[in-house]
Amino acid sequence: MSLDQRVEPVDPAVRVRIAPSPTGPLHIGTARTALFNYLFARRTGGTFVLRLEDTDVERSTPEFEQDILDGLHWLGLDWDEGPGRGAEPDHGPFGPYRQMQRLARYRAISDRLLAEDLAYYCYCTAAELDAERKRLEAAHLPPRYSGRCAHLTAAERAAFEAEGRRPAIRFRIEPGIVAFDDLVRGHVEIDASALGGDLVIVRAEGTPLYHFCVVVDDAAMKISHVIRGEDHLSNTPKHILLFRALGEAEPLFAHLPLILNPDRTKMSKRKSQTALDDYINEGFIREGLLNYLALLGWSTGSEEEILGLDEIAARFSLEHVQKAGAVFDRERLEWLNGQWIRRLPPAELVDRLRPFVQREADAGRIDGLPADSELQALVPLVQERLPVLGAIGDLVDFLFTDRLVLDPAILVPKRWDGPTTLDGLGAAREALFAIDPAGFQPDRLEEALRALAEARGWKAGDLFMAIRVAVTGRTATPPLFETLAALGQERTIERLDAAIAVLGGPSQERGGS
RNA sequence: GCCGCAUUCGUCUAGAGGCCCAGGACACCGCCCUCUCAAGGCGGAGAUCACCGGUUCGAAUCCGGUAUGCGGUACCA
Repeated sequence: MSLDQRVEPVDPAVRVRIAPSPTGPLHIGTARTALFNYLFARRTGGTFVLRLEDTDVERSTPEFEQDILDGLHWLGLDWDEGPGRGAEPDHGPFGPYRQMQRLARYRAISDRLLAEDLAYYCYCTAAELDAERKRLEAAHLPPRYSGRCAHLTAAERAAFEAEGRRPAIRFRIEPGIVAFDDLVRGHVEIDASALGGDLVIVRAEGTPLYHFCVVVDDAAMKISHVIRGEDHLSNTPKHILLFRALGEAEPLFAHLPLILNPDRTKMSKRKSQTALDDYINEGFIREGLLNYLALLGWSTGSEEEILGLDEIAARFSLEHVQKAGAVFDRERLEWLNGQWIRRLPPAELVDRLRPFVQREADAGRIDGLPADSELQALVPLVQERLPVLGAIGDLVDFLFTDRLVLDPAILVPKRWDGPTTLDGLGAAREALFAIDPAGFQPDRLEEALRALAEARGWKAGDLFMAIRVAVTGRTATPPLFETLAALGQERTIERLDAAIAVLGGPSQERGGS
């Protein structure tokens, strides 16, 4: 088996990172970017770093941070270096891994840029900048900072200070073409004059900004490959200019295609379900999610598609990353998720189903919690019927409730009428009642009911459907005889009696005639 | 507006000049299996490879232009 000649060779010097912002719950797009970084690290024998970009103090919260860390861990995308989860300490030689804990470093570097005149203090207020931008837009010119503060004298600065103005720090964007070779998109050139003028790297209030921190940290953490979403492609020249100003080697860049809403715009909370938690709560499992996400914007280059994390890592290559955005297709996710649920060992499936069964109980949809052994016994009946774990309720709730609600409208099979149904259920009741309790097993039940249908000239399917609805309240259920056996003889008889009553039939004494 | 990137079935994709009047998967339709629902099997429909030119004996694949879409353009990340 010859490996693709173009895959990246094993290179322990590879260092990649995922750098989420704790301003919201873990986003499916962040999860995918994390996955691709993780895969690249695994494939090359490199290091996967996690860094929290929490400089947007207004919107960042410890809860979101926790959610992101937990989500990545849940997916199995554990990081070699980065913050610890919960009480765990940070690990790795390049910490701290939260940007708000790295302020001293940003401060030192912005001071240096200031001293080298690669950056300068800007006293413009938000209102002034806004007015300037509006004027340019009105004149159909691209918004760009005028450079008003680019060459202030000491006296001018003192005057602004005297007014009580606090300065932001701007990085000088020098004219010229910035070019780089993106590992996914090839050669890219952007004219620095299109970058909007000198870039604010530190707020007036003193905290550093994203474009600055990302470069300082990627340099400090020796990141070799920046693998991120395409939405950062246009920002890359700013980063490259910053790397150069810092005297640091630029990393290699790889911009991944965006995950899209159905209308082909960038996937957003407004138009799609973006929080990983929401998928977890529906009962998507990590294997399915990982497999699906890996195939969104990447392929093996062959027709293989159902692959586990290790198999994906063994095949991963940036060469096969797609250039165009990919619409998030929930149907395909569900299919893949079902594939992986079917592959789970029974005991494992029971473990994963537990929280979802618990939820049915919490919601009052079932009256008691089935034991593991009971759940395990149901696995053969439900395993291939679960696109998501959350579907377990609809499949088995009727087994664990004492208050079955019967809809008379579906109690009568399509080809039958009321009297026939009544007749059928009554006859079935007698036949099932006659079975020895010890023999209340699928094979025996099927035998008895088929014999009954034959004797009465009914189509077996019609009889079975009448019993199914009477006993489960549903028209779609796991196989009937296994279901009746799981329910037990006594409850089966009770439910048949209840259905007969609903249809207006004679109420029968317990024990029957 | 300006800058950048992209464009193969509805969707995810294979495809690196002849193997392609384009293959697989999801979804859809039909048949089989079948006690329902699933799962599974088999089959079908579905893409003039965005468009126009060029290079070439030959182009989905190379080149140029056009169109459309998306992304970026913050003292957000």
